[in-house]
Amino acid sequence: MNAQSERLPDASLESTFSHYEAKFKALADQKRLHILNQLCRGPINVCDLSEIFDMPQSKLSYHLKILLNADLITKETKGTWSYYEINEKEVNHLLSPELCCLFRPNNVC
Amino acid sequence: MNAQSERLPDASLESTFSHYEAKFKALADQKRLHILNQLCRGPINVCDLSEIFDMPQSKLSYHLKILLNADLITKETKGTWSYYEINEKEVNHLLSPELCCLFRPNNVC
DNA sequence: TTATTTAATCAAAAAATATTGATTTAATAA
DNA sequence: TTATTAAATCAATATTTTTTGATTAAATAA
Repeated sequence: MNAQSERLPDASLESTFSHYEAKFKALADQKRLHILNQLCRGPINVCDLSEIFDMPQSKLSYHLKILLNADLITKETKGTWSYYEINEKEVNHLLSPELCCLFRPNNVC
Repeated sequence: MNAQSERLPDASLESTFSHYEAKFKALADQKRLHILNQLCRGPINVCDLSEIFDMPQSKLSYHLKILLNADLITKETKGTWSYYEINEKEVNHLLSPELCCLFRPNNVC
């Protein structure tokens, strides 16, 4: 009997867990969940988000970067503006259908 | 037009996000994901986990408490031993079916 | 050109989490 | 009873994450 018959190879499990750690860390914050919820209403720039959430711009950029690095949102720059959008595919892959609904207010769930 | 026609009531959203923040915080750690994965092989006590992960007992108790508070696992005490188990229902409610598989190695996915 | 606007980045401080080793509590065994 | 074992808790430290306000860079407007 070898180790592999008892469990999956450790190296691959480690990298899988480290991958999801980053995703869950990005989700592990009220503000960022709120931002995600807002983002799924449609693309929006940092300025507008800053007004909606009454948050300094640097703070928003910080949190948006975390969501972006986790690939939970995407960014498209047009001129001086950067529009952020939810990455539905990634969110769907990660969360249960019930939970995904939190980030799809336009859909009936 | 009133505020409610534009979005869900804020108070309820806030408490929803704060609820999930706690869940995702518990998931946002490699060690805890690893522990969850181990737990879904069946109930296990702190001592055995300590050996498997080569981790001090106090550290494991700390992380188990976080998972327990997030209701992602359950605890049953028999004499001096405490057996921890995964809370499949809660995990299923939270995560996508693909992801849940990571925490159900006995099932074919 | 110069001014203005958007948004990223930076460094310092503050706050939250995690780790460590020791102590405590409670159950069991001798 | 005393000794042993399992596991929770504690206080101190270390580490990570978040916040703040200022600066920077890049695009546009005057």
